[in-house]
Amino acid sequence: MKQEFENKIAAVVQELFGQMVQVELTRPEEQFGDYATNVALQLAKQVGQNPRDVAEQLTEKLREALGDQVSEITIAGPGFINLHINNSALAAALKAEPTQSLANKIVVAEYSDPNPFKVLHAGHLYTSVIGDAIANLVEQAGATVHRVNYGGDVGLHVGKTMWALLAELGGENPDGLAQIPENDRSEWLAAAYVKGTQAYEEDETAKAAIIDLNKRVYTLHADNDHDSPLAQIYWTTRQWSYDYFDRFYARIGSHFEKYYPESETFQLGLQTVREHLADGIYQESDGAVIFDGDKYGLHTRVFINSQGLPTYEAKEVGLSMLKVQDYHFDRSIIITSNEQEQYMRVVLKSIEQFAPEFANSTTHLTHGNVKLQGGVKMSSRLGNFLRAVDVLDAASTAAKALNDGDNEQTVLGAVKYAFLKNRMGGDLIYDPQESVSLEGNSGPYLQYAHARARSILRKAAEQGTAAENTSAANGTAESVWVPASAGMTGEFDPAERSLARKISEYPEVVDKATADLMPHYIATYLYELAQTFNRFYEHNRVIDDARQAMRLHLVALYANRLQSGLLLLGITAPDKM
RNA sequence: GUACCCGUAGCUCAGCUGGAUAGAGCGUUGGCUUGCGGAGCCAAAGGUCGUAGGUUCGAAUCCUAUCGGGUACACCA
Repeated sequence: MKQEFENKIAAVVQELFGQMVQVELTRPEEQFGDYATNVALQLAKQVGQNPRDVAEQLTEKLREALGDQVSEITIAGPGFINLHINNSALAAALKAEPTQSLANKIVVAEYSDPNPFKVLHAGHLYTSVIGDAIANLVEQAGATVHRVNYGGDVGLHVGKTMWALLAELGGENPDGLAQIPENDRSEWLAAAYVKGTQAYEEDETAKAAIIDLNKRVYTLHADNDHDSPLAQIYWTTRQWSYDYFDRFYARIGSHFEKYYPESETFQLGLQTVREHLADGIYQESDGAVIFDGDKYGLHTRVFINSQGLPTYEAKEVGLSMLKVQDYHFDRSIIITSNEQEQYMRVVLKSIEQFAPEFANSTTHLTHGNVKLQGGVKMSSRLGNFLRAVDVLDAASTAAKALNDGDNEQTVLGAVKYAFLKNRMGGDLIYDPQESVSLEGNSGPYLQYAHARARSILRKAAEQGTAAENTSAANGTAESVWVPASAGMTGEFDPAERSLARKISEYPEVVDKATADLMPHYIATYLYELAQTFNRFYEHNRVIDDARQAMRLHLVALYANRLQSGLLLLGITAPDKM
């Protein structure tokens, strides 16, 4: 309907003023109407007339053009045109679904990107939560989404870890691994990485040994060596890391269909970069292979180091080529910390030189760091940083203290919502107490709001007076339908209309969040929706009221939209809490 | 030094493709109350939108400068 109105308004503008304009209807404050446009203000200058006069002329035509769906068109302020839709149009709008704007598109979403042998820190949790939400948005718009993950199982950090592991095991002694209890494995590896990093910086002998081990790990991949003592240690501990990741993703509800290890991308990366030495895209410099980003206002980076080993840059090139081969995608979305922004621009610029279609279809989104309220920036290199489990534990502890219980779904909902309600980009200050609070703008508040609405519907069902299809027990985002029967022809009383108006914004909000890849729009909307409902509910009885049928429909629609929105954010909406 | 990100109420944040009195939550103060889950609702106080210019009929939003915070800048990932 919104789209239809926009097109009709644009046509009227064309007819009256001969101007091509992109009309975007916005949702004004309720007192002004249901939709608003500022075309008259924009047009005023172009046609050399007073904005209110322009609005007058448009309004007159629009009354015919928009037909009987619009009950009233008013001009307000400097020249805004406000549309009031009639109740049956509003009732129809309640059934509108988000646009399938990405139907038949193939999208690859890469995010999370933890490195084997290292610990999962708060940033991984943040990226995973954001990535899931963005992937969900793209998927609901009709795209086939491939959620993939990427991480460094080769590289200097592996050399550092191996060095420390050998020290712990007393040499290349894989049998010693059996001594490490299963529950301690990931911690043990993380500690080895920190120890190796320190040695690398402080001890020249160790540094040389680490550099050598790094090379040997590459060789081990090249030779497909699974038998030598070092190989046994490497493959076993790498698997420990993957097991640890799997447990973590299962806990937070993330699912990846593929994990690209760098060991599988570096050959293609090396090959691709070397191929483009001849055409000058990459160049040799001081024994290394670089891309001269300065030419493009970026900075220069090393892709292959002077020992002939690929750096992260070449591996990223390889990954990019692999994704193209594997998925033939229409669009690729990569989500990382903002520390990688400039680096990624250099890599993408270099790829653009030989594969422009790839660079053009790739979007790199970045987010800031997670900090605890009053906390410190984390650094995985030094070992004093906020781990993913620290965040979850903090939420769990706060939940116990505040709500006398730490239901896992509530804790996850709290953390995810706290991460997703802010526009991504800047750093995020995470306050565990606030996030688990059942009051205010929090995940648990919304989960509770949903449970409460379900409770009303349950009670009505028990009395045999339920609206049709009020349960979304299957928990899918599709279960938002309510038949346009029984009282939904649109005789809303004022309080009902306010609620209906807010509910009807859902598809527009989802469309905008999808178009901009900004899940926080959903979070903001859901909170406003819940507030609107609570205001309605405070003063309007549902069950045993003369208007029960209509109101139950609204409650059902509200609960379904709330649930769908939460699911898009990766947050569960239980029927009871 | 160069580039990018951020600076909105005491705190945490929306609002940013320029538009109607700058909005929430927390906190503070006051009110509603045996309720279909009050984990709610109503109201008040609280803002030179970092600062200074500029563009515009109109700027939190665009441009420039500047201050403050963060990040990245050759063989780490």
